Amino acid sequence: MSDPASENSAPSDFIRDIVAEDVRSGKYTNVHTRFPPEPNGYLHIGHTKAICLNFGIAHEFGGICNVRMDDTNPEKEETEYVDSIMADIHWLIDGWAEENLGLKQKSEGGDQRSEVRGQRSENQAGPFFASDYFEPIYAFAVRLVEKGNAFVCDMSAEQTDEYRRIGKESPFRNRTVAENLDLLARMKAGEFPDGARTLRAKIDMQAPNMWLRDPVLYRIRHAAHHHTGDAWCIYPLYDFAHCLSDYIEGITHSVCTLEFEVHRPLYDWLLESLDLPRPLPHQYEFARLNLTYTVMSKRKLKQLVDDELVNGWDDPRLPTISGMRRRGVTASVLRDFAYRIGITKYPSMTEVDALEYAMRDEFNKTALRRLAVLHPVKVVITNYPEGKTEELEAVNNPEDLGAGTRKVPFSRELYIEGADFMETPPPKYFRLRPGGEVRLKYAYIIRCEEVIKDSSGKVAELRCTADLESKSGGATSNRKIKGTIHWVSAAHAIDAEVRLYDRLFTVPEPDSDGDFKSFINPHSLEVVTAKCELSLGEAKPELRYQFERLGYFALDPDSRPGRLVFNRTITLRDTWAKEAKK
RNA sequence: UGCCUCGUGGUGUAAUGGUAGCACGAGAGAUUCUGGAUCUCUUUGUCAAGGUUCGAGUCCUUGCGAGGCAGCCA
Repeated sequence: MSDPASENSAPSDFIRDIVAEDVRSGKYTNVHTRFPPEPNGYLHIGHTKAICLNFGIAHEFGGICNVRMDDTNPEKEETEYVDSIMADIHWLIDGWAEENLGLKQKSEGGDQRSEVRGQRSENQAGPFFASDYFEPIYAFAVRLVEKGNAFVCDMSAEQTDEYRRIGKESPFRNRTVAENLDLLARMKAGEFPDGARTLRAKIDMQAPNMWLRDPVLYRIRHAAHHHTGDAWCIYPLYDFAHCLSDYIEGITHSVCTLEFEVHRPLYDWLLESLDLPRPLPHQYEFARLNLTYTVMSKRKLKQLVDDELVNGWDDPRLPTISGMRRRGVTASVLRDFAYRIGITKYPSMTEVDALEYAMRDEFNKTALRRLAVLHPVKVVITNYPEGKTEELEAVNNPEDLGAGTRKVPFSRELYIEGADFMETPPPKYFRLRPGGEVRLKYAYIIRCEEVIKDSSGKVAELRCTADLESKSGGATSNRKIKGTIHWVSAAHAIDAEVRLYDRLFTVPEPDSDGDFKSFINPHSLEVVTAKCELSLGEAKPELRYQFERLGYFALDPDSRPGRLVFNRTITLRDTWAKEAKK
């Protein structure tokens, strides 16, 4: 497999090239990355790309990747999201890079920077939080003011915007250091209402880069924070908190997505202006993942969840990590996919086929083959004795003979797939038809002798005869028969609820124009009661199953003893569907 | 509009001044007790125009196109 975990296929891209050069030149003695989600939603497959990049770099260069909640906006962040994010990350890196995971130590005290540098220990409690650094970040703000590099501004948000647009300096820009220090302290003490004042960097109101036009560093928000509670009423903004959090944790390579590119000069300016001991972290940007037939923004995903167009954040139709996990996608598939798509600065649109290929590629090698009929049609073998049962041998995985064999029961009455019989088939259809022959996998060749319909004209039962010498291994078993179909013995079948998932949207780019919700695929979920071979009664949630000729399936958490629920993770490639369309 | 970044087959990528390659998709065939898998073959590309060079996808200039930013969001 081309899982990045198998070292001989370590990926290469411009960011890894930079890291390799930095290591070679001795710019850094260690490699330390970070994955900094904001806990305001669930992680999705786009985050998978970032996680695999940051952990991949740490893994390949013998470094650490810290997980840090980027929680500087108390109004949007919740503890529920912290928990889901951590669960998703652990699941994704398990068996691959957990030894590179940097978590916060339990022990308190000591020098914050060295403690926080992410050495592995048994004392690890959980993720880092940017909000854990509010105290040192505030101290840095004071230092910036003392150096004359920041000032307290009394303008409104609207005024600030307007002045930045036209490049005009704030009238409060030249307050004395003493006055700024006093006002900042009083901001922190809660003397002013929300929005009354801000702390701003003093850079250059004429700068062509807007982010250098005296950007806001702190705002006043009398709001409870999910992690720090009521300890603060001023909160640092992303630009101020992020570079300092990176610095505090000893991050070397701070990798983020393209939209932060224009922020990089500010990132560098802040660290430089604080005159910090070297080495400093550096920021690099790559293009986020876009996938066809889905939406990726947290806002849109949340809308689908809130409007109940899907069943929660872990709905298997969603591109969330939890949704894909529930659907049956494995972490190794996601990692493999992340490796295949590469890392560039070009904002590309990846076809979902690449993801589906990664699934089929892995499941073909690992999934146990089973017989299950999704849309059953009754078949009676008229020349097969009533009451007789044979145990036929079936291979568990032709791609992995080590997976062994199993017995499947055969008897006079069977179910076959509705789609495997047609009264008046199109050309090149080589399944069952009136008077035609087909092979039952692992069993006999049968001929359809009679079609029995119900009052509505629907096929109710097929009466067939079997070539009793044609059993697999038998005298006439080598006869050339074009079609082989799957089946289940009616008397031995067990029922299962099977959820057949399809793409959530009908168009490749649902959020390109118009309302993305109008493109929702009305057939994205079909629930059927399937007839399954007996051995599926012992299905295990950690295993993947190929229902032969149909697709790959995984047990849903809704399963209970005696009540099986399967999700279709992905169909098999279906060249007949393509042919039939012609 | 300003600033930043990016343009390699249908899609995702590689080539670090020296034969434009890989994967996905698409098409054709072989094989098959899964119309799966496997195997073989085919198709299509350096945004444009100049320049530097023995030689340019790569370096320079200009143009065109696309994306991002212009929150007291991240």
